[in-house]
Amino acid sequence: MRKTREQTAESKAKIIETAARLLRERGVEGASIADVMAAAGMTQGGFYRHFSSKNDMLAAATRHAFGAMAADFDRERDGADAALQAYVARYLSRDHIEHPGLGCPAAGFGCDAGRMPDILGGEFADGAEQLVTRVAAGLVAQGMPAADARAEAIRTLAMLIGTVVIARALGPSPLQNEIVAATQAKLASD
Amino acid sequence: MRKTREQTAESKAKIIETAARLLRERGVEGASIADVMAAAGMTQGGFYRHFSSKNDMLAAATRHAFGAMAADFDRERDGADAALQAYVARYLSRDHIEHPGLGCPAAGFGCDAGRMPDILGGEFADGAEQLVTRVAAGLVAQGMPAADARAEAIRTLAMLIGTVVIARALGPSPLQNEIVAATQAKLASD
DNA sequence: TGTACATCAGTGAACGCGCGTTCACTGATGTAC
DNA sequence: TGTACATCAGTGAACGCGCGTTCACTGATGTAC
Repeated sequence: MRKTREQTAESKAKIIETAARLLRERGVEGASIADVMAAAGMTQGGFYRHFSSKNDMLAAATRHAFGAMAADFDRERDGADAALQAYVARYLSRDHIEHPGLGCPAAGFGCDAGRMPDILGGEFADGAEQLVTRVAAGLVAQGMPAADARAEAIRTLAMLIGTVVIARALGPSPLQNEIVAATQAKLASD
Repeated sequence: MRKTREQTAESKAKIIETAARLLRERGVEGASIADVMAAAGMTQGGFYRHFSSKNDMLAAATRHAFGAMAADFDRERDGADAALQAYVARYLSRDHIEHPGLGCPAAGFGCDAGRMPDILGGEFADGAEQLVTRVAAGLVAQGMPAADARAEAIRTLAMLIGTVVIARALGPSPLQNEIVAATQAKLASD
């Protein structure tokens, strides 16, 4: 049953990717080891060949999720301005609100993470820093003075996260539409 | 063992108040029926004299938590402007970030609520509406045109919620301070 | 290069535990007369 | 107002279940010579 080193690395990557999705869809408690392993095509017994504990997996999955968000940002090739506009549009899209699995980790399980800052705080710090830097670069490309960009980037990200958290909690409704539209009106016109 | 009608109502209110606190501190899965009942001074067996299910209790606790937030807002007697300023200051305070138990339900368990919109969506809609109305009144009192106030109130609330969600996920750190300061710089100067 | 053996990724079953929920019971309250 | 009885708030134990974690085992891979 032993696998090659390459296969082992692929297994671990598959588990992390699956965990990152289930974590955003179901939260920390909803992403059980058995569910993650089954969705990754394995049984739960093998889990501890890759991770020392569930918390260890949560940290790796959080890092992966933030990295994927930043990579999405960098995929835009038409400059920082276009990248920011695309990011905002995607963030506030119906697809992102209704399908958290590949979306923003902060909106997906930020509240859960707030209850275990010792486990996930470092990953959230690294991930937030990546996003703040990219959003700030987009704002500068839109003409904002560099001295103001970083604080404005933080406020932009906070507004996006808060908007999606409330929108998901409300579920489909006129108020949900109104809330998303209010944020779109501000951030899509900047 | 039977209690008077008044005592029964007091028991139920005590359970709801306790549940609302534990829910904000520990999230939906962390606020177990046994824990809530014990913290309310009872044993778990009596729970179903007051609620048909845990979800029933979660809805009541969510309603209570939003109601308490709105009541805090209304407690300010120096006008809508002062009430909004006090609300923002309290929302972004270290006390609120570090002690979610009596704080904002959206920041406390909004992510959890997003996974059960059928159960809590209505309560979040009612609660959000109460807060939007109050913040919008504050903005009008600060001189904002009434036509703009409601959308701006939504954005203000979203930014506050997002800021506190990230701040809690980060834990005490320079980046946490920077993020709270960025939002304070915007909302405290309005 | 070939061989013998140690390593270890993954399986499947088991563990103790806490969860939401149910239930028989107690005894004070509320009600019918 | 007094009495007899039904109601029901709360207790404490039990239930089946899923959780994170552990473990004996399998057999292909990696390594030492």
